[in-house]
Amino acid sequence: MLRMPPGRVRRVIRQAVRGRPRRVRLDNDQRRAQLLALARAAFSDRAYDDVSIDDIAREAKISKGLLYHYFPTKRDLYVAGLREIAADLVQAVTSVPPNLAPIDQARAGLDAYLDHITRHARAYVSLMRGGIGSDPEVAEVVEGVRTQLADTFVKDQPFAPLLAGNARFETTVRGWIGFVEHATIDWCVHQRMSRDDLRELLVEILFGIMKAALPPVFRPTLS
Amino acid sequence: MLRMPPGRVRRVIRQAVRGRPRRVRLDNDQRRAQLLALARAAFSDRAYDDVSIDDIAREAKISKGLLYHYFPTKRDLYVAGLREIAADLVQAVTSVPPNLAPIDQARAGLDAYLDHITRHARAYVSLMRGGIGSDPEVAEVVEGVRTQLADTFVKDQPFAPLLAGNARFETTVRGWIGFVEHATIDWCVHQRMSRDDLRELLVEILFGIMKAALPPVFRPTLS
DNA sequence: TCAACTATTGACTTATGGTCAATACGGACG
DNA sequence: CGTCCGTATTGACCATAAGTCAATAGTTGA
Repeated sequence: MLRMPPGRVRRVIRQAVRGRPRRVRLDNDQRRAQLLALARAAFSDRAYDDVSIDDIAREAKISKGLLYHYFPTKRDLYVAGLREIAADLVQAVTSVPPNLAPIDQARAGLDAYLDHITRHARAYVSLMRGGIGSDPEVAEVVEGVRTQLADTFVKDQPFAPLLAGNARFETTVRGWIGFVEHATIDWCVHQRMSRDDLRELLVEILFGIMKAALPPVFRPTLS
Repeated sequence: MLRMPPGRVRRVIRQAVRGRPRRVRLDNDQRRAQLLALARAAFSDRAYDDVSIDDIAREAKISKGLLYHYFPTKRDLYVAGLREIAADLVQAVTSVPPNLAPIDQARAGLDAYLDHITRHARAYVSLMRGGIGSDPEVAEVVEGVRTQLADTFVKDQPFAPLLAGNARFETTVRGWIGFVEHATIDWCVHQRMSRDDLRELLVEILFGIMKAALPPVFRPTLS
C-alpha cells in the first residue's frame, strides 16, 4: 500500500504546487458546531451503523484524529446531536403563548409539536426510534423529552393539582405520551388525515383519557 | 501469535490425549435451534453491539465459521431470535379463551399480555426498544406485533365493524397500542401499581378512547 | 474398505472505531 | 524580523469484530 510521506517532506512538495489547499483552522466553537451539524444531518438520514466516523471527517474536510479531539467517541458525537434535536423539539412545544384556556393551551402545544415534526421528520424519527438500542444515555435523552412534554401538556390543566403523585394518573400521562407518539408516527407514514384532524383527535383523547383515569369522585370537576 | 496446527496434525495430538473432547455433530435443525436459543438469551440481556458472534460461537462450543453457515449475518441471527420472541408474545395474547363478553375478552388478553411480559421482561424490552435502530426487518417485526395485537383487541369489539377503514379509528387504535406499551414499560420500571390495577386501567382506557374516537353519531351504541 | 455427503474448522480478509506522537499554523514578544 | 509558545491538526498505527473460504473430520451406506 502506498504510504504518504511524513509531514515535513510533504510540506516541501506542496509548496512547490501552485494554489495548494491551505489547511483550514477554525476555533474550538466553530469546529464543534460544524461537526455537530454534520453529525445531525448524517444520523438523521442514515442508521447509526451506516454512518462512519471517516465519512463525517471527510465531509468536514478534516482528519479523523481531529474529530476525536472534539468528540471522544462516536457515541458522544451521536448523543450530542441527539440532545440538540431533543432540545429543539422541547423548545418548540414549550414556547407556546401562555395564558390560554387549558384546552387551547393543549391545542397550541400539539400544533407546535406536529408542526415541528413535519418540518423535521427524519430527525424526529431518529430521535424517537432511539438510534442505539438500550444505550443508557440515549434512553435518558428520549425519556427526558417525554417527561418534559408530559409536564408541558399536563401541568396547567385543572385536574393536575388534584392528582400529583397519584399512580394511576402518572401512568396514564405516560401512556398518553405513548399514544401521541404512535398516532403521530402512524400519521406520518399513512397520511390518513389532515394535521388539524389529528391535533383535534389528540386533544380529545387527552381530556377523555384523563377523565377515565381520574378516581370517580373527581370527575364532576372536569367538564 | 501462536497458531494452531492444521487439522490433521492436531488429530494425531488429540488422539494421544486421554478423554479428548470429541467434536460434537448435530443435525441441521438441532444446531439451528441451539444457536437461536443462545442468541435470544444473549440479545435479551446485552445490547446488540455488546454481543459478539465469537461470544455466541464460544457458548455453543463451535467455530465462528459454522455459525455463519447457519446464519449468514449477525443481523440475520438477531432478527431470527426477535421473530421468535415476537411470535411467543402474540401467541400468548391470542390464545386466550374465545366466546367471552367483549370486555372480558379484552381483560383476558391484557392479562395474558402483562403476564407474558413479567415473565419475559428482558426479551420484551429488547423487542420493543428495537435493538437495531431503523433496520427495516426489525421494524417490520415490531410493527407486525403491534398490528396483530391491535387486531386481537379490537376485532371482536362491538364497535369494530362500524369503523373498519375509518381513519380516525385506525389512528386511535395505533395510539392505544402506544398507550399500552408506554404504560406497561413505565409500570415495569416504577412498579407503582398492582398488575390488576394496571390491567383495569388499560381496559378502561381502551373503551374510553374508542368512545372518544367514534364519530358522535355512533356513541350511543356503546355503553 | 471406500466413496460420497455434510457438518465443521480456523486462518484469512476487511472495515472501522479509537490512539498518539509529531507537525503546522498563528500570534505575542523581544 | 526572528523565534518561542499554545493550540488546532495530521496521518500512521492499533485493536476488535464481522464476514469468507478452502480444507478437514465424522457419518452413513454400499
